[in-house]
Amino acid sequence: MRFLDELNDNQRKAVEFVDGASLVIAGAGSGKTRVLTYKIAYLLKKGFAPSSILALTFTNKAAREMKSRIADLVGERMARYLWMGTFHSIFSRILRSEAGTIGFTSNFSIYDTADSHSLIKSIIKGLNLDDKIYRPGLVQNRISTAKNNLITPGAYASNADLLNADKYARVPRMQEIYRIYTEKCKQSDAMDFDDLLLQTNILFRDHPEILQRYRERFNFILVDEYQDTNYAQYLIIRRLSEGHERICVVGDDSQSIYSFRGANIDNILQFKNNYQSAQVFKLERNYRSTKMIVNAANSLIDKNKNRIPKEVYTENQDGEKIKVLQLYSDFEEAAVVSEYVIELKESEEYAYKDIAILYRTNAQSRVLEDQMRKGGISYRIYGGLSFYQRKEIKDVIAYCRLICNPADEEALKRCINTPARGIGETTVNKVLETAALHGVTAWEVMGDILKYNLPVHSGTANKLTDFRGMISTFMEQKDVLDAYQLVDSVIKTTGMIRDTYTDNSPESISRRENIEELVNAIREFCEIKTNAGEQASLVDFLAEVSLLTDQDTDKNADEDKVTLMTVHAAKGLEFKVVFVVGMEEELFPSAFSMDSARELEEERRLFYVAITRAEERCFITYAKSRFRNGQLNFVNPSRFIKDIDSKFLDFPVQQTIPSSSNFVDEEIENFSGFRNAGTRFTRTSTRTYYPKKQTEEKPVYYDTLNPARKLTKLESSPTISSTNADLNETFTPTIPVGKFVKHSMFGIGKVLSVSMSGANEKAEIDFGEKGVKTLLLKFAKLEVLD
DNA sequence: TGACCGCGTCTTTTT
DNA sequence: GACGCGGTCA
Repeated sequence: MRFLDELNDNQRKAVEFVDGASLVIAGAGSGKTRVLTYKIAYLLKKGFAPSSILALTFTNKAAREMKSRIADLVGERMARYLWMGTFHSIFSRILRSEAGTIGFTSNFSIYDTADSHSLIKSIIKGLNLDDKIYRPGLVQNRISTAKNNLITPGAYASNADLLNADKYARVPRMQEIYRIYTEKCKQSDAMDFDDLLLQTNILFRDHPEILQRYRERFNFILVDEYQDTNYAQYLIIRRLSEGHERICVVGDDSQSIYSFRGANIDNILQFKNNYQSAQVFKLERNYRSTKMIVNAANSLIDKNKNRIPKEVYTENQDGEKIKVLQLYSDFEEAAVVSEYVIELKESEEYAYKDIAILYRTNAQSRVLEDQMRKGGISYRIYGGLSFYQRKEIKDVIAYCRLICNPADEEALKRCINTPARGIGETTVNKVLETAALHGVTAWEVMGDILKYNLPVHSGTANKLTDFRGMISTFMEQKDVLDAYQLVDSVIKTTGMIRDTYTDNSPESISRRENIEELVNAIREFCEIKTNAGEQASLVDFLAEVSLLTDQDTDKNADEDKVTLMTVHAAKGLEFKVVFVVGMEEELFPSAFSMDSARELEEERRLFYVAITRAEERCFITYAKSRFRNGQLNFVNPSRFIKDIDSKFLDFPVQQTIPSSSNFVDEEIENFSGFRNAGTRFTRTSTRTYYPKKQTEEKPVYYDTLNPARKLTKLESSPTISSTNADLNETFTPTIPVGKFVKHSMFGIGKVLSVSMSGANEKAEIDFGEKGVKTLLLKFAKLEVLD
C-alpha cells in the first residue's frame, strides 16, 4: 500500500493498528485528518466492506471533506458506502428506520434550538410560572444537560441530588417542565438535537436485538474529535463496539473546548480505563506552525494540570516571536489590527485570505468590522445568524415540516399566520388549549372544529379550515411532486415570496435572495438524488437540512477575504497569520469561568486552540478599555499572556507590560477602584482615561502630544474636504508637508511630500530607521504632531 | 392585531 | 449595542 509511505512513523503505526481499541492523541497540526482518512483507506484495502465502517465526526463539513479525501485514495465507488457523518445525522438515520419501536414515526421532525426554546417558553407560561425565575434559556440548558447525561424525566424526578439542586436554585418545578417537554415532543412526533442521541441510547438499551444488528453491521468504528464527545455519545459508541472493540478514537485533550455543550473531557482522559486493552498512539510532530508558535503554545498549555502528557514539536522554521500589542481601547485595537492587515497585504507576502482575526465573543466583531470596512479590507464574518436560522428560511422549512408531519406543533405555530392570514395569537392559543384538553394534536382539532367545540367565530373557523385545506393539498402533492416542485408550490401558493416583491427595501431583497438560495439548494438536492437514481422526497430533504448549519455552507472559500470568527468557530482551521484580539481578564478568560479551575483550564485550552491556528505569524492584542454592554470598562491584560514563556513573545510598541510580577500598571489600578465602586463610564462621558505612554521613541514628540487627538481621522480633518481635493488641481494637503506625524506601526516620521493618486491622497513619509514609506492617507491612520 | 417605546438582559454554540 | 419583552395606543 503505497500511500502509507506518505505517513510518518507514528502516523503509520496508528493507521496500521486494527486489532482492537486505540486512542490517537493528535496534537495540533499533527495530521489528524490524514491519519483518519488513511486509516479508513487502509481498512478498505484490508478487506473491510465500506458499509461495515462507521466514522463519526462533529460537523457535516468534516465528514464531507474526509469522504472526498478517501475517495481520492480508494475511489468514489467505495467511499460512497461508508457510514460517515455526524453523530446526529447517522443516528437520526438509524432512528428513522427504527422509529416505530420507540413510539415515533419515520417522518419525525427535528426541533432546532429555537423550536425547543419556544416550546419550553410556552410550557412555562402554561404552568403559570414566572419566566424571570424559570428563564427558558436556563431551563433549556438544564434539560439539555440532563439528556446529554442520559437522565430521562423519570430518572430526573427520582434523583434527589438534582431535585435538591433545583430546590436550592429556586426552580423546584424543573422536573415537571422537563416531563411535559418530553411529552409534548413525543406528541408532536419531534425530537430535539439531544434526543437524537438520547433516543438512540434508549433504543439500544431497550432493544438488545436491534443493538445486536448494528453491532454486527459496524465492524469498525472511528470517532473524530473524541475530546468533545458527551456521555450520550460515549455510551452509544461503547455499546456498538462491545464485543469486537474495533474502535479508533482520535482527538486532542488540549483542544477540548465544548464542555458548555455537555462535552466531557474525561471521555478522552479515561479512554484507557474504559477500554482496558487500548493502545495509545501519540502524534506529536506539528506540520503546521513555526517553532516559535508551537513552543509558545506548548508553554501555555503546560500550565494546565489535567492533561495527557505530550511533547508537540516541529521541524518547521523558527519563525518570528508572537507580537503582543497593547492598545488604549477596543476601537484602537480594531484600527491597529486593520492597519497591520493592510501592511501584511501590501507586503505581498500574504493575501487577505491568509489572515484570520479571532475573538472570544461574537460581540467583539462589530468594531473590527467597522475598521475593516473603513480600511477597504474585504472580510468575511462567520457566526451570527446562520442561514438556516433566518426567519424567512425557517418559515419555508416550517411549511415543509408541517406537510411531512402535521403533528409538528412548533411548525404549525410558525406558519399558521405567516404570511398574515388573520389567525391571531388568541385563536392559536384556543386551538392549542382545545387540543391539549382532548389529548389530540392541533391539526386534528382544526380538522373538526365542531366536534372539539372550538370556541371561535365562524369567520375564524373558516380561516382555520382554509389553512388546513391548503396544507392538506400540499400533503397530497407530496407523493407526486419532488421536493423542489413542492417547495416551489408552497412558496407560490402561500405568497411568501410575493411579499418580497412588493417593496424593494434592503430587508425585503435580502429575504427574497435567501428564499431563492434555499430553493436552489433544494433543486440541487433533487438533482443529486435523481442522478443517483433515488427519490428526492421532501422528507429526505428535511432530514438533511434540519441537521445542516452555516458551517457547512462555506462556499466561495477561495475568495480573498480576511476571516473574522470566534475561537470556537476556528477549531480545525489554519491560517498563515492569526490575530487573537481582546486578550483581557473577564473577556478571555471569560468572567463566567473564573470561579472554577476546570473552566479556567478550558479557557486556556481555547486560547491554545487560537494560537495553534497560526502557521507563520501570530499577534495577540489587548485593550486597556473596552465597551461592553454599552458601557466603558477599564480592563486588565489576560493572565494567559503571562502563561506564555516571555521568550516567545515580542512587545514592540510599549514597554509598559512588566514581564515580572505585576501586570497591572498603577493607573489602571487606581481606576479599578472606580470600577469596583460600581462607577461606569459611558461612551459620552468626558471622563476618559489616557495612560502615560512610554515608548522607545524620542520623548520630545510626546510632550506636545495631545492624547485626546490620538488616531485623528484624516477624512474629518478641518483643513479640506476630500471632494474639494478631487476638484481642485492645486489641493491643500490634509497633512502638512514638513511636519511630524505618528504612525502606529512605523512610529514618528516626517512628511516629505503629499500628492494625489487618482482620487486618493498619498504621502511620502520618512520614518527614519524604518525607512521612507509611501502611504495612502485614507488607509494609514496618522496623527499629526504639533 | 400590529406598530412603537422603554426596560432589563447579556458567553462560547460542531448538531 | 442589540434583542426580546411587556406595556400602550391607534
